[in-house]
Amino acid sequence: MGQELQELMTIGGLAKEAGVGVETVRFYQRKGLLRIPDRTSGFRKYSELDLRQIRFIKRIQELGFTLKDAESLLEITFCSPKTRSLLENVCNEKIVEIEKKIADLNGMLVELRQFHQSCGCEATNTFECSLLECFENDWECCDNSNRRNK
Amino acid sequence: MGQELQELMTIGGLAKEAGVGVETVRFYQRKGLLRIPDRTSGFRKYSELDLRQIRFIKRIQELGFTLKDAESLLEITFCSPKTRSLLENVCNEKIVEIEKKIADLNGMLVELRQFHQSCGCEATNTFECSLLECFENDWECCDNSNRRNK
DNA sequence: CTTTACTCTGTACTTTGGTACGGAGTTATA
DNA sequence: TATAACTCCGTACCAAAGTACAGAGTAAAG
Repeated sequence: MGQELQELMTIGGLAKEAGVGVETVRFYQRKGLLRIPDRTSGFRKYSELDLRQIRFIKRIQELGFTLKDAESLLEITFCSPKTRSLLENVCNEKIVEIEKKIADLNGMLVELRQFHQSCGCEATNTFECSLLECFENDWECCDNSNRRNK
Repeated sequence: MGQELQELMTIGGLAKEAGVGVETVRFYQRKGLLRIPDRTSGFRKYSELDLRQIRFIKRIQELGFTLKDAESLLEITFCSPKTRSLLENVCNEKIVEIEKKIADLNGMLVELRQFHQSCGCEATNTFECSLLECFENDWECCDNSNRRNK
């Protein structure tokens, strides 16, 4: 697999290809997320592997992982029977975490829609009501006027 | 509505009731999220309203909003015919934002489950595969052995 | 050979949401 | 009245994930 003729990139080229800033590449290197690159003269020279790795990191980040997570995933490097349970744990934790986030957001949507109906454009009442009261009464402060005798 | 006999809290009492730290209360005040409190002697005196407001902020935060969001909601304070269109905008923006977040998170879940199946505990292959390759092949590097002739 | 564009290093700064600390003043309880 | 417990203020610090900058060196194009 002729890797010898592979053309190496400078940090600027790599950054451009990966869609990140030059400083970000250096930052990842400081953090140990990228290997220490070879240097021709004083300049860092990066290979296709580094590019793939940055893309991996960015994707992993998009999936809601932190750089620390990315690091531990990159440390695994291979999924083999040996590392499988490790990978499984990382995955399961993230899945639970994301499911919880989704549930929370769905709860908020319900509340917001309620609020929108009661206090937003669809409300027909002409009196004022306090947002705090709305919040404390499950966003139903406006319509139930009969509740208002203290 | 006898508000005169209301007992006022010191910052420590308020913090305890609200389940936050004293420093957090001062921080919120600096940020303009709590009104400047009255003072007896040199000490801040807080009312029930401040407590309700902190609870509102914490709830709003739990639901994925920032302090800045909380601030803009608190600025509205009342929903009346006058502020209704304003409120409606805030609501609509938030609803769209949350719907997008949920969609993103669902996308992540799909990918994570795929990854979990291919490389996690449910994978049955015994050979090693590179995580980077998994990633680049939509997490399907392990099972499709026929794709492996370079 | 000069100019422009890039790269090097190290350090400092950014944002968000707080926490911690030092040294002073105050208030409540024994 | 002494002592503990609280409060005051300003400032510094934390993590995460970068971004910016100064002052120097280098490389490639005209």
